[in-house]
Amino acid sequence: MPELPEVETTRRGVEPHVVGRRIVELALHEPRLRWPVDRALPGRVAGARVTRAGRRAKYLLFELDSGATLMLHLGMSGSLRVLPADTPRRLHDHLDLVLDSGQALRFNDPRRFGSLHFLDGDPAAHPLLAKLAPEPFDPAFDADYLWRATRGRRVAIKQLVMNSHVVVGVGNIYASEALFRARIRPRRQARGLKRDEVARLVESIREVLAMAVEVGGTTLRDYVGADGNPGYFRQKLYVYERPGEPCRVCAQPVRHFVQGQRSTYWCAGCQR
DNA sequence: ACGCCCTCCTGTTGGC
DNA sequence: TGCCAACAGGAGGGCG
Repeated sequence: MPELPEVETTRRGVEPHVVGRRIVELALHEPRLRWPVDRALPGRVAGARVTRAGRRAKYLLFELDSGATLMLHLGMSGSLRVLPADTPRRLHDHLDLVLDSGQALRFNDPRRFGSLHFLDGDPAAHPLLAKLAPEPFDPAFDADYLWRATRGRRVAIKQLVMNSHVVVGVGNIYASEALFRARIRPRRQARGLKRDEVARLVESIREVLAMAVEVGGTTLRDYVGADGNPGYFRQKLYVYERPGEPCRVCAQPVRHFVQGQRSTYWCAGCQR
């Protein structure tokens, strides 16, 4: 999926087109997403004005003047584009948020792992959001915090940083990339990390996510931003999806293995 | 609480 | 060429 940089790029891309606009209609073509979309949802949002386009973890949050919030997750293969509302639908276009500007936010998601929820009341109280860890750019996510979060944990550090109860927004690409930058082997037990390694990892996570946001995220297959353009961070990846290719730092071949049913990439020369 | 495994779904790729 | 297994950016849920 879209990880934090891709979701944030999408948020920034749609924001100027959606904030201040009234929702003419939510056309739901395919309610069978990660969770079945409430059939009554379109009726609840029609006519409302969008006051804010926010993000929490990998969820997009469209706040409405009714006080409610429309929550969209892009899943593994989803994208959200701004298009003229009369643009012909393509395969896997599941919903259109039609705006009074004549444009629409169109959600496309081949694998249908995305989701759409209507939140009445405080979004932070929703079960899917309530237990989420701090954002990586939140000052609360610092070396002290990750130090405490790693103590006593036998799980591999790569799996730990992908755990949304530890920190949000870090998915499979950026977990490998952050560990490379922090010079830490992905299979290390979290509890075995030294204090300075934990501090490096916090900085690496922040750095790699920030750099990816700057260039519109990473496009491997499906992902495009709100304008339909891919993200360009793929060119900056050190290890992800580069098995056997020379490490950009030490020239040793990049290694690959499967960890918790997810591909992990790393460099034996650079990472300890 | 923790760690591991499975699941949802479609599309693409690589091996035989 | 066809067939089939493996794998793909997420993450909730169930189990021991």
